[in-house]
Amino acid sequence: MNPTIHDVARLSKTSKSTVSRYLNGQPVKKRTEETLKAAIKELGYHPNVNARRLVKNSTQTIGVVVDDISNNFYSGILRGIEKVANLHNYQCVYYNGVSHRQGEFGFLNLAHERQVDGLILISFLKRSPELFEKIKDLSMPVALIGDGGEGIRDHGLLSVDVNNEHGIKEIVHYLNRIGHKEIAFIAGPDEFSATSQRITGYKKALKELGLTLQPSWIVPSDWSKEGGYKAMSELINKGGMTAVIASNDETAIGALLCTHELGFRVPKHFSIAGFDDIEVSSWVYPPLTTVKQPLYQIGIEATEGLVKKMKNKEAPLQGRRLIEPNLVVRDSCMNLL
Amino acid sequence: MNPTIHDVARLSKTSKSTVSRYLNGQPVKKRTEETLKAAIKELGYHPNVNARRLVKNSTQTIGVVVDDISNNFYSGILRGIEKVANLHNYQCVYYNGVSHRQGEFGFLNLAHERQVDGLILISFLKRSPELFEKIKDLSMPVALIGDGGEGIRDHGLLSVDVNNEHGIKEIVHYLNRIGHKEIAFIAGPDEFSATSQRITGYKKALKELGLTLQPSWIVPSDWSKEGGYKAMSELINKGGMTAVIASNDETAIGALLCTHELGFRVPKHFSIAGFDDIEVSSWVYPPLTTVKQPLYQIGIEATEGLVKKMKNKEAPLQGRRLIEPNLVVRDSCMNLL
DNA sequence: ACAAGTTATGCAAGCGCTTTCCCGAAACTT
DNA sequence: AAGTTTCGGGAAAGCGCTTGCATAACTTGT
Repeated sequence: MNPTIHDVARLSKTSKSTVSRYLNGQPVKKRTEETLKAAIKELGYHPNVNARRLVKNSTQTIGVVVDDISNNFYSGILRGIEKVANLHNYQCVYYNGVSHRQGEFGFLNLAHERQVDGLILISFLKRSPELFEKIKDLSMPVALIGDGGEGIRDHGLLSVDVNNEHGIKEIVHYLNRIGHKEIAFIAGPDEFSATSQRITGYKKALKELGLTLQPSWIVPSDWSKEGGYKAMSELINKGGMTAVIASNDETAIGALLCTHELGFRVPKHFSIAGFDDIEVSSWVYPPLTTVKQPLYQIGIEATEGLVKKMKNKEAPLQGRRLIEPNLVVRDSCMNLL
Repeated sequence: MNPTIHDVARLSKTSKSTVSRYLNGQPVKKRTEETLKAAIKELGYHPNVNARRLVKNSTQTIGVVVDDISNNFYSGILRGIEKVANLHNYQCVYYNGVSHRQGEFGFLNLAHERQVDGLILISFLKRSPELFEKIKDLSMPVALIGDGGEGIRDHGLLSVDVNNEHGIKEIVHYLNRIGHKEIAFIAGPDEFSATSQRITGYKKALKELGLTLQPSWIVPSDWSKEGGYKAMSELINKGGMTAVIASNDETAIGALLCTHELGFRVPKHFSIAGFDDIEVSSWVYPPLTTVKQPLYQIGIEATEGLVKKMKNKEAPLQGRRLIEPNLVVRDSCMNLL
């Protein structure tokens, strides 16, 4: 059996309370401190986490809900979360399920059965209002990653997302700086909040630059390589553009493929840019100019906010935090000047 | 405050003991069962995990030690582990650190400070004998993923790995079936146990097929794309082979790149095969013929073994388990017949 | 040197559950 | 119907820790 606090007290001829207080950083006499330290070392004592958690009424656990845990895209975020959680002596428990769809609230188990101290919900889909109700009922600190929905402020939650609008703007501006005026856009699926934000960014940037918006140059797609392929072939049929921005890298890679198969060259005939900066973006030919999503950073910030709230229930920090993505210039866009 | 077992007892006019027994599946009278069920429902009662864990003296936690948690290669394994762990109501806590190097035993914290019930060590590097000593001292169920080292059997551990030797044999045989007789091999770095196993598979397969082994056709590399590029250019200089097997997909993709850049075509001038079946293998041109590592399955099996041991300390299951990888034929190898 | 103030320490209760022990009720036996 | 066995349920102890309260041990000021 492992030594208990009682053993330490006996060996050091003090009491359990003193040992406990010493372990929790409360002041003790120099002499007692030394005796205690010696006793703890001799016994190889480590406080029992279960006992401690029982009295403190906390599991030291953060519940993390991910739409699709097998999607590698999320792993950067998860690493960020783990990092901060561990730093503050929390552990994470993952729940793989949809946190957005109507009536899909299986993740509430984490709160009731696992009794987590706080929750991080990751989903880039638009969230239902019902979700916010459920969250409020939990009366537990919750951080949202991805779409914060409308009710962030009203509901007193923390939400972290990437600044999609700004990210796309950066690419458009960059393309324009290197001489492009005819820029098309391959959008993502409607259910994602990022989709409309990125479209907005695209439109606003065109306006800022005084370029005319061709509605037919915004073609919807589905984040997939195949979708990108199809969208690109449509665009090539329409013709007229010198550059194409895809809503994510996978789509961009599909577009790349299509372009090549139709006998065109990138960036000679078409400049193509992506969004996300996934690992393979630098592997394809030509290496993709894209916008890096600071996923790790997003995970970090959400968790830091959550932890602060968990440690101090009165903490005020809330609201929407937008992380700035940054442009990664590689070789898939040609300088026309 | 949340309802406690005491509240349930009072509301149902029974005692804490009865409630507890009912919750733990022990027999109760039909009538009591109904009263209890009703009371539990009415109160929305959920047993407090901390209290339960305290008396059971178990954290219901598995410690998972990964060499490099940011390496996406591991995520399949981790998903398998999480899956089984959750199924059995365990949660995982990750430790990102080297579990192999001399003197690097930071992961022991998991055992002492976090008080995990069991440990899974993931590393494909060769393990030091010292590691096995440390593990034995823990007197805690431990499963190894990757190199099991020598002492598996002596130390009574469970070890799960992929059958590297067999995987490479399969490719060689496949290549031979489609007419290849001159097959070169790009090996991985020495520190990995898989490296020697794969080389062995390569050599044995050649022997089985009566092909002559050209020592200079085994060129060492470092798992990286750049390494693959370099190795391939060496091989092309030497010349004479019709096919090249790379020790992993990333290397194979580097080799692919090199081949193209030197003006050759795959699979026309060289057939190239990989190992792992990472996501991008099907994205490159031509899609890579490779051997799929059943990472998810590896995670599953290791965890199942561990859980069995944790639930029943007397469980005998131990030893080395080898999971069979399987050939994935795509377009990077040409049929010469 | 002594009262008053300050700080360190010990005692005991209690966190919410499981489990042993024992008793009373029900189910069997004859 | 009385005696024997079986079994469900209650009381209480205990898991290892924290913490409020009371007391003991030091400081400090005069």
